[in-house]
Amino acid sequence: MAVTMRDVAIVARVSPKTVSNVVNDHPNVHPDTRARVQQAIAELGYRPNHSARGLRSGRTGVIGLAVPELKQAYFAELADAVIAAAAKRGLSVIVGQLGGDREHEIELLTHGLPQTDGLLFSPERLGTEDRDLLAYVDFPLVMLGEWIFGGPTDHVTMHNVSAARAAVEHLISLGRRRIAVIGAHPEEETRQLGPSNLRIQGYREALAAAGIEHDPRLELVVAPWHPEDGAEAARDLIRSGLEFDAIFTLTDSLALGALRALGEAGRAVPDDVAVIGYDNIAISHLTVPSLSSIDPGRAEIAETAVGMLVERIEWGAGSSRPPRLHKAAFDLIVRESSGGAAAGMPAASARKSGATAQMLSG
Amino acid sequence: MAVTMRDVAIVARVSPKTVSNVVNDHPNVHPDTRARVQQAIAELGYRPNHSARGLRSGRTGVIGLAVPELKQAYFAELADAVIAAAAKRGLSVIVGQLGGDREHEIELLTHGLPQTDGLLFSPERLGTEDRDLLAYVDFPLVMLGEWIFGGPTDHVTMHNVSAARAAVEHLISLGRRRIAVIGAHPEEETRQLGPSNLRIQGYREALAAAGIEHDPRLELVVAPWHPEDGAEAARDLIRSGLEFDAIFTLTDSLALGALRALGEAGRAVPDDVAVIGYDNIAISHLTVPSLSSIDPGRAEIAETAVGMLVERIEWGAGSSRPPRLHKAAFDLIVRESSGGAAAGMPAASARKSGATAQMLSG
DNA sequence: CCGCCGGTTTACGACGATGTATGTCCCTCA
DNA sequence: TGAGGGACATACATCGTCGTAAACCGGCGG
Repeated sequence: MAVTMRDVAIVARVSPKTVSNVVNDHPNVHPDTRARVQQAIAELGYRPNHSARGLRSGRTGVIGLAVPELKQAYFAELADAVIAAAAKRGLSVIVGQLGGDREHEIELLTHGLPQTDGLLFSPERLGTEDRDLLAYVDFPLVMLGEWIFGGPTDHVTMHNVSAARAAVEHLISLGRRRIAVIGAHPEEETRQLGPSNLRIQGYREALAAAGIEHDPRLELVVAPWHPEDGAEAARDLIRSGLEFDAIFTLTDSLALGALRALGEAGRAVPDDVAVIGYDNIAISHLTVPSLSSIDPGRAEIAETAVGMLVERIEWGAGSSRPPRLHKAAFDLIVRESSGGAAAGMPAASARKSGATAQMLSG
Repeated sequence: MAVTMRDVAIVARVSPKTVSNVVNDHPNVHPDTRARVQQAIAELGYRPNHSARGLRSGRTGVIGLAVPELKQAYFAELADAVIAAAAKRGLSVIVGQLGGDREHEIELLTHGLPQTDGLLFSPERLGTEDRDLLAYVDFPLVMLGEWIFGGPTDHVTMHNVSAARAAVEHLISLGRRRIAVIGAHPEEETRQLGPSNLRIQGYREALAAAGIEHDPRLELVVAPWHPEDGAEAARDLIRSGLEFDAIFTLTDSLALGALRALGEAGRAVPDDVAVIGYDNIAISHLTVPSLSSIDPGRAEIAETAVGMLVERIEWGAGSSRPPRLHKAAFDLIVRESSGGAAAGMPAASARKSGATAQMLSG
C-alpha cells in the first residue's frame, strides 16, 4: 500500500539503493540521477518508513523525556524547551509521565522507553540511594534535576545553592532581616543532595554571610511542593506570631500559595513582606503582585541535555566515557513582590545574571 | 548485541516463531513450552524490538499529539491528559509543537508525524477554509479544538456556545447587567466557527435571554489570547470610562491579565467587578482572588479523542467510516472572583454540571 | 493396522531500508 | 595502448518479528 523505495526506484529507473543514497545525501550520486530520483519521490509522495530504517540502523530518531507530571508548570516548560531543542536536531520526543510512582521510575530506568534511542530522565522519587541502579543502565541516559549526584551517567542541573543564596541576598539587600523559607524537606539521610536541602543551604549561607542570626523556626518544612502546601505553610507562619519581613519559597508554586495566604491575612507584599520564588514559571510575572524569582536556565538545561544525549547516542552503547555534569547559569528576576517596578504590567524586570556563579559548587 | 527471539529460542529449545507466539499470547502453545520460553526470556532479559515489530506489523504503538505550545497551561494540561489516556491503552505519545506556524501545521497535516500510527491535532492557524486539506489525509487523524468543523475527520471539542452562555448567565444571576467580554476576534469570514465567535455567541444569547441590552462597546477585540493582552484590554476598558460590573474573558489566561489590570485600577473583585474565565487551568484556583471558570472537560476530551483514534487505527486505512463529532460535558466552577467562597484557600468551589448541555448545539 | 483429526510446533519468507561487496564505465597517465 | 583509478550504480544479504503454510505427533474410530 505505502510507497517504498522499490517503487521510487522503478519510476526513476535506478536501483533501490540509489534511492537510499539520494534520500540520505550520500556522496557519489550523479546530479542528473539525483534529480530524477527526487522527481520520482515527489511524484509518488514517497516517505521513508521509519520502522524499517530503525530496524536496519538501530536508531529510531526518537528520544524519551520522563517527568513526574506535565501539568506542573515547571515540567511543562521543561518539556517545551526539550522538544524545541530536539526538533532542531531532527529528533522527536516521546513524553512519559511517572506520576510520582517509584516503581514506575525504577522500571523505566531499568528498561528505558521502548522505541527510543535514549532518555532524558527527571526523577522525583529516586534518591542518591538508588545510584547503583544506574550502573546497569544499558542505553544512553541523561539525568535531569537534583536527586542523584555522582552517578555514572551524564547529569544536567542547576546552581541550587548559589541561586538560592542570590535570592536571599537580594532580600537582605532590601533591608530584610527576618527571612522565612518555605519548602524545606525533613532531613533525609539519603537525600541530602535533593533540591530542597541544596536551596536551604544557599539560604543559610546568605544569612551567615550577612551576619544574620539563623532562626530555625523560620524554616518551614513543606512537602510536597504544591501551591496549596505553600498557602498552608504561610498561614501557619502567620498564626505562629513569629515576626518576619520576607519569605523565600523554594519554588514558584509554593509562592503562589504564599501570596494568597498573605493576601488573606492582610499583609502587604512587598511592603510588609517581600516574597521571592524559584523556577520563574511563566505565570509568575502575572500574579498580583508579580513574583520575583530565580530563572534556573531552562533553555540552557534543555539544550545541553539534548546535546549530551545525542553525543551519547552517537558514541554508541559500547563507549564508556566518563560522566559529565553541567549546571546551567541562573538569573535573578526582580519583580513587584520584592520591590521591583511597582506597577505597569509588562513589569520591567531587573535581571542579575548568575552566569559567573557557574564556578561555584552550588 | 541485543537479545533476539532467536537467542531465546535457542535457550528454550524451540523455534523463534514459538517464542513469538508466547510473547504475543497466541493460543495453542503448550503450557510446558510456554513456561520454558518465559524462563528463557527472563534469563536473557529479552525485550522485543519495536522497530522490527513495527516493520512487520505496520504499527508502531506510538501516537502523535500536535499542539501550538506546551508552555501554555491549557495545552500542557491537555497533553497530560492525553498521555495518561494513551498510557492506559499501552500507547506512547510523541508531542509536537507547531509554534503557531501555519506552514508547519499544513506540513504536519499532509504528512503526519513520522513513527506514529495516528495523530491528535489541535491546530491554531488553520481555519475552516483549510477544510479541503483534510480530504487528502491518509492516516488516522482526530482533530481537537474548534477551528475546523464539518471536515471529513473525527473531531472532539467542547460546548463553546452553551458553556459561555452558562458563564454569562451565572454573572447575570449575581445581578450584573453591564457585562464586558474580553477576547473577541475580528470577524473573519473563514473562522466563523472559531472558539472566539462561538463563545461570543453564547455571551450574546445569555444577554438576550435575560433581556439585557447588548452594548457592542463592551465586546473587546483581543488577539492573541495571552495574559498581557487580557491586561491591556482591561486597561482600555477602564480608561474608556464605560460602566461595567462584570467581565467574561474567553480564556483564563486573559482573565489573569484582567485581574491584574483591575487590581492596578483599584477595582475590587468581585465587589466592583465580577470576573469569570474559561478553561479552568490549574492556576485559576490560586489567583488572588481565585478565578471562576468554565471547566471544558479536558479529561473527557482526551479520553474520547484517544479512544476514537485507536478505533480509526484498528479499522485500518481503507475504512471510510463517517466522521464523528464529540463535545465534552462542561462544568461551571464558581470561585471568589464571582462571589464564591470569599476566603479559605482550597476554595470550596460550587459546581454546576453542564452535562445535560450536551444536547445543545453549543 | 490404517487414516484422519486437532493440538502443537516448525520452516520459510516478507516487511523496507541500507552496508558491503562487486561491477561497470569512462577518463587519465605512463 | 593498456593499466590504474575515480565516479557511479547495482546485487545481495541482513536487521528482528510474525503471517502463512506445512509438518509433526499421539490418539481414536473404523
